[in-house]
Amino acid sequence: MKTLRDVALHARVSVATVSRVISGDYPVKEETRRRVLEAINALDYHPNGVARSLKSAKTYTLGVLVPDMANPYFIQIARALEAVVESSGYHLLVASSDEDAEKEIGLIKVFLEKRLDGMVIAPAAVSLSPELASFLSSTLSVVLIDRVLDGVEVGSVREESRQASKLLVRHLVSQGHREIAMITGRKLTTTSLEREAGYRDALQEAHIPFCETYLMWGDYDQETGYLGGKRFLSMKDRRPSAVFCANNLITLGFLHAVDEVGLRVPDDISVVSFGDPFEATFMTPKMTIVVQNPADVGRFAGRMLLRKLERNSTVHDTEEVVLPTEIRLGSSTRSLVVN
Amino acid sequence: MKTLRDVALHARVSVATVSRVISGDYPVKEETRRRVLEAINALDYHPNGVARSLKSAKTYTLGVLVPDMANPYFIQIARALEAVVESSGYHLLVASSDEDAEKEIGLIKVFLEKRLDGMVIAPAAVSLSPELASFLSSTLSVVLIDRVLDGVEVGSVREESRQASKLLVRHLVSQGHREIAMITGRKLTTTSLEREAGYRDALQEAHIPFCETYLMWGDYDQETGYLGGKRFLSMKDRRPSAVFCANNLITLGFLHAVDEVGLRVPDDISVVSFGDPFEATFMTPKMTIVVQNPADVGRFAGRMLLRKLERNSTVHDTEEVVLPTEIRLGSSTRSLVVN
DNA sequence: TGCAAAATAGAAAACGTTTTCTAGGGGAAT
DNA sequence: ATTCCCCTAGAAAACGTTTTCTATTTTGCA
Repeated sequence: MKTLRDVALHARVSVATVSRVISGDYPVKEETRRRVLEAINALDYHPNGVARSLKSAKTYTLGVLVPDMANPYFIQIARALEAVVESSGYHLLVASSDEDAEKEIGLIKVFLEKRLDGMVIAPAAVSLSPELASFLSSTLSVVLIDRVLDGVEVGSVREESRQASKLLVRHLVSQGHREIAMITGRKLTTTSLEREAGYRDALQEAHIPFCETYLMWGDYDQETGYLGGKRFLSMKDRRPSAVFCANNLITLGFLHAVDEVGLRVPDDISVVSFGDPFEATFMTPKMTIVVQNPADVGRFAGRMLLRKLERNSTVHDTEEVVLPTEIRLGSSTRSLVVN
Repeated sequence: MKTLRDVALHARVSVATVSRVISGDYPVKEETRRRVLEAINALDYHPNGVARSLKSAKTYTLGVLVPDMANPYFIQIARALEAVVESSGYHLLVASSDEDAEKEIGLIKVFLEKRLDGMVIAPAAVSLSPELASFLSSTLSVVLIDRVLDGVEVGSVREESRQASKLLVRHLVSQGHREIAMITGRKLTTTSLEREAGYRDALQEAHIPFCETYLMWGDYDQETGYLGGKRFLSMKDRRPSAVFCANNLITLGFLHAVDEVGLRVPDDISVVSFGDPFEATFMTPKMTIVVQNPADVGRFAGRMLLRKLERNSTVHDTEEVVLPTEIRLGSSTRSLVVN
């Protein structure tokens, strides 16, 4: 691969001159410039970004760390993010921690070693090692999304979860449901806790006693939804009349279980969910859901990150954005109330 | 951010020694090693990967260039790819050309400048500029997926398309359909052409004359499917009885149109499709499709790339892998044959 | 005890840029 | 005609590593 030196030799000028022709922010005589450009073309020269980055201490690359690459929710966040930052010349390195705290730390270190200019993290862990945490908040431009991370004081963007969950469950209550189960993710993640809180809020409001057996913790994946479905649907005596699935993938798994058992939604069981498990909203059954907006999360996070990058000062900018969500009624629940 | 020099100073050794402690492939006295490691910890030192890459001419980063980040098909390819290469210490830079040939060239240049060790490209364009083409085949480890690129002689991995399309349409024919329309992508991409060829093959086999008005070219996206739906469904006199959608997103858009017009699948119109538009196969309507296997494409491409990277010789390895596909019958078509 | 060889560590060059500092040459102003 | 300044371009240092080469100490063996 050719270097500046090769070009310089070919154009019979110094490397400094070639560099200046390329960067363009230094006067070069027209004839010299022409010779240099010609040499660049003749040699098929492509600047070495690595050397550039070393010298300039900028890689123009941002990292995105998500807990699950299989979840369209995070993919959409990444896409929107990319769209926002690309106009400022940044590129995206996407990595997945697979909800594994160890792997997450490893990937953050990789990002650090690659000297990315900034990163967006949807944390898998609840906290980081103190050194890494202080490191992150001081050295690098970081924005957290979806969940927060103890001890990392940086900006964050997420979607309202608790109130939305409450509304969702309240809707079930208003339809006469009282045996309402919930399937959700890890006990420790911000979103899980918030959604559970909303679920409890609604139950309490309706004076329905909370029942341990109706709450299932697992992961934010299809497997969990499927297992939850198997468990709840096989409760002979007290099978719930409705289930609240705390995320899109869980819903998918749950519906799979419903299908397999030979039941139907909403005739045999009502389902409400967080986020649309189907991209295509016209498909059946049309779900009653909390409409999430990953694209907005990505956009906000992207803009926040760009702001931090511009004033590369280590301003302690701890803005916390919580985007509003709303619920959309579908046909996945059945009213038990006799009119 | 700390450097080797800082660590060396703190540990009262030379930078060379610190470097050797870190790399580990050179004998260092136990006591010295201890001092160095302690200094590394004390200073929160993280190696500068940029400098490393400059010196070693390896970035341990691979690029993936897809035409559409919104398409789960490519996302799944990227995921499988990542799983394969991560065990060898590589990371993935994912970029989307948005089916734009200009943008594609720009991104390839970015990959080149970032000195990625290799790249996987699902080409948007049919060919590249000759310089870039020769450059790619000679300098970098490249694997093409899904489509091929004129003049770029490297390995490629894709899925069988023509025969599968033929089988799909043949199935419709066997059910008595004769007015069979097709909605597909760009006229120029490998996959579009192959799928159209398969469509024609089946028609010819059944002695059904090919009809221009039943073939719609567009993009591989929902928009095209939707527009195609509007067009075909509004054909009063000769509305097709079946439609072949050449990709998952087109199908989604088409179904949207069907829904909007107030028709039903398969009662009013039969649909067959390439790739599952719904991740969840138990959803209704269950589509009759060509089952694609993006994960396999990613795995094969990943392994091929790793092989090229290992023997970093510029072996002209032009292996072309074409993975077999099969069709899965669902309930999205209606038989017109009276038993 | 002495000497060769092995073990360990430092100095310095190199990777390919960018940028500062220096210098030559030519035009304008006196 | 002389001086001064501006325009242009080259030399060299720097970014943070790795690695070669060299120097010193330690060890082993006669």
